[in-house]
Amino acid sequence: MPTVSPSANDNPKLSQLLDAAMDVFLRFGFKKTSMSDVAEEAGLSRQGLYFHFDTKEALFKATIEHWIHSMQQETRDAVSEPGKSLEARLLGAFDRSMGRTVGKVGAEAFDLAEASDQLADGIMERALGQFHALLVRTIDEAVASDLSAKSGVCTSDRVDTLLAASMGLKHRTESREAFRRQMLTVVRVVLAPLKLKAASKARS
Amino acid sequence: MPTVSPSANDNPKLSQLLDAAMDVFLRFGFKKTSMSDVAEEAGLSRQGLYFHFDTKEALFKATIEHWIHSMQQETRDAVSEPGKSLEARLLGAFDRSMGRTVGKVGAEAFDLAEASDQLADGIMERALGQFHALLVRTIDEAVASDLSAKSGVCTSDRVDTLLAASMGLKHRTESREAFRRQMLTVVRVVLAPLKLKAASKARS
DNA sequence: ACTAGACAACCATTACCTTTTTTGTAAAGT
DNA sequence: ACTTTACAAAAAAGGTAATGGTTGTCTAGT
Repeated sequence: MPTVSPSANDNPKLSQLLDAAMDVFLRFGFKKTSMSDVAEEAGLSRQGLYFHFDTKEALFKATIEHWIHSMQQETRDAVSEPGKSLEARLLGAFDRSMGRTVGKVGAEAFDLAEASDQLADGIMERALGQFHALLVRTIDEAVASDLSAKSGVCTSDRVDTLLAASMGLKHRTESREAFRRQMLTVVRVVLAPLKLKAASKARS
Repeated sequence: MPTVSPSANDNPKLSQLLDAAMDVFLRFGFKKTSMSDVAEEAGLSRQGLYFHFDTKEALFKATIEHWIHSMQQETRDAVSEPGKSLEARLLGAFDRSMGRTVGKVGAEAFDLAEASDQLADGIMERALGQFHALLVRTIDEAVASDLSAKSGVCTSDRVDTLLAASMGLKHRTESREAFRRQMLTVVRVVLAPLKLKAASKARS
């Protein structure tokens, strides 16, 4: 009767397990991934995996939740990385959210969205909303004045644009490097009319 | 031995036929669309269809080419519509290119990109490149000065962003109306730092 | 410039059966 | 906190054969 780890990433071993599981789920999708596949990738036996999770559904739910939570953690970190420009921090956030899976998603993984919606109850929508809010806050905090203020564009609109473009690029770029490169252009375009508060510039 | 109409949309009847064909291809994809399906949608017999096109491949190729050409015609028209603002003209161009298929694409139509690449020899890439160039020209012609010029953002970068965002929205919007609404935000964000030449504003 | 009917060849779908894989449980060991 | 072996039940995969749909051609008609 394994405790279905309520809060996820306290345990580093469990965290590694769920990272491995996500890799496999991204390659094969939910249906075509077997418990043996995940066990092998994670470097433990199938029964060792069942020790942690009673069912494939429970494993998947925990995997998705851990994936979302670690993504949110990483994007929060990226967004507030000290000594970096707003541009670099936003780029880091997109690289660790949308760019995270570029080149890792297999052709048979089309059922992942459906499965995660069904098994993890709309977690994606919520995460997206929170990501949106985080980006708005981040930009607003860094902006001193908006050279295009009179045009009626608000930060939320800017974030909408960033998100739409990142999703477009996610589908059409073949490598994470290409995604990052093209996303940099997008971020620059969207941030261009903003006058930022005095802060240290990027050095990376 | 039907002449595989070299230049497409001279004939209005043929144009209608190819429009109907595209609707069916978008619903069912290339493989799952039968010649009967197209004939029925176009309102003629299957043999009448064979009178125009020897093979399904030839029909598909002509359909894609006609679709691309009419799209380019419409976008060119939209982009130079007199009396409308740059914003409205760009929005019109995106509505008639990317927005054109929103809500019309069926789940089984995933093979269309592959088929058109294979049978129409990279026509999509070329069309995309030309669309990019058209947008750059359109924006450059309407711009008097760029308030964010010092940021190193050029018009091509702006167009990259518009295209990336339009592709992101294309996948995530359920109606053409929603696409247009969200694309309007994107266009506003991207054009915000531009100071336009004196011209009549939109009234629509 | 088409329609109607018929036709062989081919392709896709279905049904059915057999074999393999996978799930989830359990026991015993380290 | 695992591993290995074992096992029943369920699901998926593989093989095969019949069935139905689709393609492309032909002929005859309007």
